[in-house]
Amino acid sequence: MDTGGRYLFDGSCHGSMFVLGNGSDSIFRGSRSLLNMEENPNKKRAFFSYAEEFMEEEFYDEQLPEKKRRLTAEQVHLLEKSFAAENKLEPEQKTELAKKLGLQPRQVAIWFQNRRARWKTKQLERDYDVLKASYDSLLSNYDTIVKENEKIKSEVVSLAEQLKAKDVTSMGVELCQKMDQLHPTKDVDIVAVHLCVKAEDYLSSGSGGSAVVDEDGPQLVDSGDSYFPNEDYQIYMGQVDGVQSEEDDGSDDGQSYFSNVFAGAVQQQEVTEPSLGWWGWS
DNA sequence: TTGTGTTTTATTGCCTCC
DNA sequence: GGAGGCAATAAAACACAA
Repeated sequence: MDTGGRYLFDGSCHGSMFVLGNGSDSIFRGSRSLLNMEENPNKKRAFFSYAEEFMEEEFYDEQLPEKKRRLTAEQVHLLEKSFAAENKLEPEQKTELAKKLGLQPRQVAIWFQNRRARWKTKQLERDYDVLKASYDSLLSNYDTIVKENEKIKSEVVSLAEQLKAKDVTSMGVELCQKMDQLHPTKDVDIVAVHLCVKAEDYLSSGSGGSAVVDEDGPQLVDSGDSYFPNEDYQIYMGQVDGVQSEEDDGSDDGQSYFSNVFAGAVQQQEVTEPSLGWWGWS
């Protein structure tokens, strides 16, 4: 039990508000109307309406036993004004305000305490609203990004399909033929071989980023970290092998060097300086 | 009029600070 | 150890629908 005179109604004050333990609203309705209604049609009356009344002992004698009453609009207005200026009161301010309002200093302190509690609750609600708005915004952005990501994924799959449909090997052959026509020297051919090897490395390393497509059709292998694993590589190498087998049976002599280079590059990843003997064409 | 939910006023117990 | 703040709570006052 807290002592030290902090309690408002300790029996020493004439203004003591006798809260009757088991009193219910209905029990007091009658007496309240008798006490208050005639002089206060608004049904709201301060415990101490005015400072003058506070000073009149007769006032309390007439009111006893009393219930707690709400503060008047004026009192609340002044209290709100003070609270807006400063949400905690210095003891002197409290005493002064209490005098001005005709209240016990303790009542003023309690009012401020309760007011701070209400303010805190409201502040929590405001903070919640701000956080919720922020969360909703982030969620919306996230959804947009997810949709965009899905769209890009499907585009990648579509492009991979198209790429699969094309005969990459024949494209390479065309390229090398063009190089041959434009620069029919060995040095330039070596450069062409380098280019082809580079292109193959690029495909096999997955640095271009692509969806994985198997024999049956487009298929994403994982959630999106990489769209260019080994299966892709094998699709293209299968096509190269096919060319090589064609070459083996002598059906296409002109392009044999290309497939050799391609196959050789696969088998000898460490090759950096192709020699004339290596590609079997001089 | 009454039941019920909300708001306001006040108490209690605990904690911190000086 | 007293003063004062806060959280939790009680209870009165009030609002309002049925």
